[in-house]
Amino acid sequence: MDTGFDLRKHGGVDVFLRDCPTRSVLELIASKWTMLVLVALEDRRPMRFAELRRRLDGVTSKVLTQTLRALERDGLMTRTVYPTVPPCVEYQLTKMGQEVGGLLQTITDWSQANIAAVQAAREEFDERATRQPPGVGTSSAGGR
Amino acid sequence: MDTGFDLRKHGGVDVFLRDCPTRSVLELIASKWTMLVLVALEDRRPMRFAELRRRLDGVTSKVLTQTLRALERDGLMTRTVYPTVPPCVEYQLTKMGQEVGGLLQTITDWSQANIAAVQAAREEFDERATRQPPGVGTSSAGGR
DNA sequence: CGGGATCCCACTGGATACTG
DNA sequence: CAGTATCCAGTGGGATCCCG
Repeated sequence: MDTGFDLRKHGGVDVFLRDCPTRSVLELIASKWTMLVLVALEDRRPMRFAELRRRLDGVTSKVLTQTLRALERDGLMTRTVYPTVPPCVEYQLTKMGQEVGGLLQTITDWSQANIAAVQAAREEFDERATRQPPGVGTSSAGGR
Repeated sequence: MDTGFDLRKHGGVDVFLRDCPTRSVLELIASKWTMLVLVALEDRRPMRFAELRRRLDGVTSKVLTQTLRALERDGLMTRTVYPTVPPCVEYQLTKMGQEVGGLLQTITDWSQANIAAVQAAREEFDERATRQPPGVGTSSAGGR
């Protein structure tokens, strides 16, 4: 979809701007399964459809297909069909895809390393919220 | 929300597993505005609500509030209220938040640097799709 | 200024069944 | 095996108005 945003008329891109196309990349990543697909494919070895579906625990084939199509469309991944029977389709990251995949893996790594602290923060937050319904004592600070 | 997943009963976390709590971190990031908030706050300087709203072009105050609350709950951000009049509220990343923010900034940087290539890939993909409705010639490969 | 309260809808994505 | 086709519920998130 063309949003009518022309790079050359701006001389620069800013992901914070409303109609900047860079936003679309973020929204792609923001899709629930994209990150996992990219990380799963991050080593160069191509993967087949069923293989990916097993790896991404809980994904349905419909949603996986959508995710893969979106990634292919953006040039992050290639889809290769071997006309055998039964069919065999391989997915593999492009160079761009590998770059993004590598960056995203740092996120999943962080997530796995810090999940305990995050959960602790959640529990404390929730408990604090239930004890002090709303009102005073939010987290006020003294004079400024 | 406790999903019933106990870290100690697993001896490890795997973001690919269905009920692994690390998934919740990814889903937080997968929220449309989270990434931008984290990147915007990535330098240590605290920001005020209205300041953030202006920076994140297009966000509504309701959604921004939701996003900020989620980040605070997960311990990535602090919210400090100065009981002045009119009120002044400052948001600032915690150490954890700065870590994630730094990682996410590499994503937005990549996005800004490669958006042209992505757009080109999209146009080619779409054109190819409209010329060959569906059927043969997807991208088949020879023998294996 | 910094939200909370409401209304509401498009779209995501899950479940299920079917096919080349 | 690798999808496509339907159906459908949930909700993310936008618009609008209001309040302390």
